[in-house]
Amino acid sequence: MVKDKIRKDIVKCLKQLELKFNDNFVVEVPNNPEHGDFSSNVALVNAKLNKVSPQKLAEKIIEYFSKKRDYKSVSVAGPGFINFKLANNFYHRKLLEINEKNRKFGSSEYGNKKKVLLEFISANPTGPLNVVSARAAAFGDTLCRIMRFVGFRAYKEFYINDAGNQVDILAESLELRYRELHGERIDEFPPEAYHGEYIKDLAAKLNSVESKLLHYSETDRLRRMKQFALEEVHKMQQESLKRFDVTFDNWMSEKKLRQEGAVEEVLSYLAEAHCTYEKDEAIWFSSTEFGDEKDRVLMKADGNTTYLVPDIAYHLTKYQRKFDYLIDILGPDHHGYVPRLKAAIMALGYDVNKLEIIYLQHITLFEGGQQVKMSKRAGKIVTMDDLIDEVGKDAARYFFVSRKPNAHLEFDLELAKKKSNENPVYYVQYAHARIASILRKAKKEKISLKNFDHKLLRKLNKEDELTIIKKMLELPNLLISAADAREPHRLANYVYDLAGMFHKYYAKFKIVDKKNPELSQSRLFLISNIKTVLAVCLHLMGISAPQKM
RNA sequence: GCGCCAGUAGCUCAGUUGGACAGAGCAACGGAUUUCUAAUCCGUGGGUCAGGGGUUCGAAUCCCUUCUGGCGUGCCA
Repeated sequence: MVKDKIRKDIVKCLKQLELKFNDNFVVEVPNNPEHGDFSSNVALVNAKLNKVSPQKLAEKIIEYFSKKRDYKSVSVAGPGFINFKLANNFYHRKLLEINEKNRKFGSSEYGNKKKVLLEFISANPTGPLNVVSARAAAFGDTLCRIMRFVGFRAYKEFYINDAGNQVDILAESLELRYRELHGERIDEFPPEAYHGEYIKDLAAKLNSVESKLLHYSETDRLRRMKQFALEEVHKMQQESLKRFDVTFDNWMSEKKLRQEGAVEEVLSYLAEAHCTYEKDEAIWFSSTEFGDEKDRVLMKADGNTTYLVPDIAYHLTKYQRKFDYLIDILGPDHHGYVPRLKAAIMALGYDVNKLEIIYLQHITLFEGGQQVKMSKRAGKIVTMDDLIDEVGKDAARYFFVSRKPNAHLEFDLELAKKKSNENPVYYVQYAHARIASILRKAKKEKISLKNFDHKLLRKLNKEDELTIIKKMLELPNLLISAADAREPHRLANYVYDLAGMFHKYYAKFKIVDKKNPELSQSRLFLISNIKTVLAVCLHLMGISAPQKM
């Protein structure tokens, strides 16, 4: 926002001075505040072009800016950087804009209503969601919220693998537990079966509704078992996600896709494209022609398709639904299969560049310095529900979204359970609650912002105050870059910084002071806007913004 | 072997897409509460940005290479 203004002013200046220039210079916020509010390398980048030294060029530019009202000072530093300081008055006007926009502050039309599909979690419907899914949930949902806020039409979709091998195993596992309830002794529970306690719960629930399934034929019985298990697990997963404040716009069922004949379609399309052949009684896809390491089997010798085929079919529906961007958020164990999926998309003539893959790295859980091993089949998992019970939704979401996607994440349950200040989410929420508390106090003291005179903004002349306004003004661009880079963790860092700036300000300055109502009003005006910005950020991360703590 | 991702303070991690002396939190140590919430603030110590080469005015960031770790490399999903 402010950067753009400065950039435009620089371009105006260069044109007026009739200088040659390249557009690739940057305007940025320097690390060191002594270097001004903003700095630009414009003179460094364009010195050669004009056959002068960077310093000389910079001086010319400075002269131009010295006459500009919005600028407090403009100077040259180092090898030829230009440092800009803007007038207090400029920031005060911007603060009024923030106030005006209120909860819309930070939003923009940047995305131009482009349609985006975000697919994430897509966990097998064979058990409760685990912490890996929780990370995906927090990440995908936050990214979606941010993208919508900056003007994309973003949709969330969950693909349910409710057909195929692992679902059969689920049904068989359920049957074994069901038999146990009817007095059968199962000596050896097969290792490939699902061992989790939830299967026993499902069996009990099923038995309480339908106790005579053992009299059915095997096919009927297993069909019923499968249907029941799928419905129940699906409900379980939805319930967990609801507790995590994650909702999906669409749930896509693999079974339904298959029923609609999508699998056969894919096979025939690929055949028409001359990309298939038969070998060893199986049908193969010549994916190596499209960059894959080796050819892949589409239909196995036993007549069943591999998981790849419905997955291709699913992705074709994404293309047919005319999205501008397709984003798949996957676990690291899936990166081996993406080349073959992309190969199929190419083979079928779709634009593979539209499909973007984000890999979320694994999570290592620690409990008291000990690593917690997870294994779904062995039933030893820490579920998303466990996590919400133990550390709470807010902390969990913050934690997951504060790390960049392609980095491993270490999660110490012991630490997170402590609810101490080691958990950064409290730090941010506390800033919000603290401001709410001050506003309550002000009300008691009969200091109100109702008839706030904008001239009082002059009183916000402390460096700390101007710095906070500057920080707030970064939000719109920050959200755009977070959306563009698909890196919602930038927002988590941002809001943490902003909260810290407020805490420091609070410790240093008295805000509500009966003896000085005008100063109090101006500071209240500032912090109430900080509160709004904190709330906007927290909301985008799906975290509550408490009035009291 | 090949492919993908990562390697930044004792620990967990940032670093705004190539900018100025590399930053937080935790842990360690020392301070601050007659107060608008101490879930806070202030201060001290802590670094060969895994190693080496290259690109240029300028590299934690880009290229090459070596090392280390994770994952992948099924007619499993």
